[in-house]
Amino acid sequence: MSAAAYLIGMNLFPTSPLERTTLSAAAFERLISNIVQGKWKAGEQIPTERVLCQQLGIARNSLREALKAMELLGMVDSRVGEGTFVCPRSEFLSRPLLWAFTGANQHELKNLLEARAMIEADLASMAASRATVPELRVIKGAVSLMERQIAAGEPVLESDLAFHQAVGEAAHNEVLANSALLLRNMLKYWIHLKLMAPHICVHALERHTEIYEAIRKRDVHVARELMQEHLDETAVQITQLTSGRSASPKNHGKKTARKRPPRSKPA
Amino acid sequence: MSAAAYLIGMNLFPTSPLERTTLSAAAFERLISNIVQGKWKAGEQIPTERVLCQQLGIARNSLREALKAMELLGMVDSRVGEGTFVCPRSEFLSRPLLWAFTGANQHELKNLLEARAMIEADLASMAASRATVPELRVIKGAVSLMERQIAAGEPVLESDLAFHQAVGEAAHNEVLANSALLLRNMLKYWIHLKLMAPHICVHALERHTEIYEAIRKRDVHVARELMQEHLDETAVQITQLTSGRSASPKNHGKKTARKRPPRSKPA
DNA sequence: ACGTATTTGTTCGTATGTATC
DNA sequence: GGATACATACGAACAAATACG
Repeated sequence: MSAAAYLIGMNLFPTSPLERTTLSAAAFERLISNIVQGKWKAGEQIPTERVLCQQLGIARNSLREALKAMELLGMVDSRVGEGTFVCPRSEFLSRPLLWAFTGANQHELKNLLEARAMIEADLASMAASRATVPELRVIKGAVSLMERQIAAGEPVLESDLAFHQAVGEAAHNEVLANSALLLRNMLKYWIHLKLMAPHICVHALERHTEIYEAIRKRDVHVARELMQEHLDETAVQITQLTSGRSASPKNHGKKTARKRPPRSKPA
Repeated sequence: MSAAAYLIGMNLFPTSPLERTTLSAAAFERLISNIVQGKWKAGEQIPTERVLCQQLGIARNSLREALKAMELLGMVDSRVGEGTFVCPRSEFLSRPLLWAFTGANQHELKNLLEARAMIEADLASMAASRATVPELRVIKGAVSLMERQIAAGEPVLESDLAFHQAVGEAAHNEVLANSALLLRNMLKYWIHLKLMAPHICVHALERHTEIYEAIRKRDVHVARELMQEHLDETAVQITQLTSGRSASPKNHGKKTARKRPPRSKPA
């Protein structure tokens, strides 16, 4: 069909109105179809920019516009000196939800906290009906770890987050679980602040234990209610914290575990 | 590095120097926040490329990569000789994902449908407790419009989506409402397919009416339950639809592609 | 440990087609 | 028609990060 001809640069035919888009848009669609059709699988490296633009018969700048859009969408990951690699599908399925959060600033902290409570309550109920035995063990492991850390007087932020993450994964819905993960990452700083108070830690641990029990007993309704209450409480605690101080956190947006460690850090 | 790390929590302050990642990713984030935060409204023209790249202190090609990504995602529309304009938010992500999902994959579609059902059920319950009288009127307006369109035999996709959007806005949580909007856009194609059957339209209208009534009566629980049921039904209808047909509404390119040149590959 | 080649990131200059007045 | 403003597109070049021998 004429998309190929068009991309090659042959304008022999009066361009059909359907295909008369920009070169980068056409390239974008072609590149995507390579992934969707399974020619380029997750984790694989795709041809280099110079090869690709030669194959498509377009300039490198035009190709890069398409490639950059795919990277922003979370479909591929480009690394200088290495190449461009296809991301797992779950990455770009949930990435767009991130744009719903980008507009949120500290003025919308309340909305973020509420959104987190809602989504994690959903996840808890789903986990109650779907968690496998190994997944239950992981959840319980996070609870136990937090217990030990409190006893030892260690910081509990990571085990707190690990609990919620384990529940999310047990819900077997990557889109929602990733959304919750992103929200937690955005709220990490405030969650950290909240957990500074020891009595709050203990209370959170109690809640986690109750939630775990509800999930283990497959009690969908109670699991949801408990998670909702727990995170509503958390929201109240955090808003109380911030009302006193002029919170202006730095960027604690951390990327979620890439296999590749950050090599060098520019100042 | 990918844009994820960046978008999370990095946009708290629109400081002048663009932070460290790729310049185009930084520009992308900055441009998006201009739209999401309402500085650039739908339909408006944004500054020209030359002005923008001067404001951001980057070259035109770098800016174009960001701008083009936004265009490919349906956030803005660039027209030669005229300028670049902001698209209505309902356009976000409604274009490219068509391509991404026509390649089947039931499992991921199921996750998206489920995520939508969960979040919109949350929104319905929130709307039941928070909707103002004018917002109730907007919801009812969407119901009435759908009713008239069915009677007239017109397509109902827009009024269907408008109903859900109105409920989302009445929930008074932008983060969740935007999430639902994005999910609906990603699923737009299938919602459209589903609504082709007349009896399904009528049934959907009945559901919408019930949901509206529950919200109007401030019945938080019933509103949630009804919305959940409605979207669970929708999910079933859509999965039935896709199981029967091998969706390929567009012609996917099938040009022969060369293998990339030999180069050692990571696992 | 070092140097070279490869690959993406970024910039500039320039030409072209289109829309508006 | 002419003038201006704008996006589209190409090509060349250098920088920076990484991989490979």
